[in-house]
Amino acid sequence: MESYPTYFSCSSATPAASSSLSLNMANSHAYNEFQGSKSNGFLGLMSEMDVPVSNTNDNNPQSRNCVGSETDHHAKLGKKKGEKKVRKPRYAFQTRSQVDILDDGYRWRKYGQKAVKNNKYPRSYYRCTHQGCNVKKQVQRLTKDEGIVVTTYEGMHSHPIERSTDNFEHILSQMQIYTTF
DNA sequence: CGCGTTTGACCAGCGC
DNA sequence: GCGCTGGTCAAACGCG
Repeated sequence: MESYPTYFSCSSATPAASSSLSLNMANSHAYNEFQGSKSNGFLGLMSEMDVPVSNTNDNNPQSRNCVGSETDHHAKLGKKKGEKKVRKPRYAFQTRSQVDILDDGYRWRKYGQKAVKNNKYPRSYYRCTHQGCNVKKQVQRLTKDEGIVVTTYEGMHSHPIERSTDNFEHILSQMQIYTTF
């Protein structure tokens, strides 16, 4: 995939439904527009989803332009035989953080790390260790601004959070602040 | 000893 | 067809 654009030109009316701390924000459009990258907290939320959103809120045809990177990421989950290309929606958001690992309450096991092009920082691949839960996430730090960490979630958890989410609650609270603008 | 990380190899898709 | 790149696997290793 290419580098995510660092801006979004979408003014969605409804902020993220952050009432649920469990990252399972399936159909919540939490795009915010931050142009100057001067914000010092939560920076943006991107959502790549090809699944037909069965939400009546999503009848806005302009919502396609909201996704900064509609560019496909050719997720080939089924590298088996005739498996259909099941493409899970992915949710990427940027946070300004000193640490790469955002403690969102789930337990993650790192299964890979790759050096990505146009980026001097490697990208880390994590997988949820909960049994039967194959949620994945990627963590990547930007070269442009090494204070920004891009976290991409893929899939949805089907189990409760296992730990306290102090850090992530802080992030979510920042999300509310910046998305209501 | 169990669980998580590291790291090189491998594989598949895509562009030229 | 070939090379590049992203994503995953798995063995080795480290730590509590």
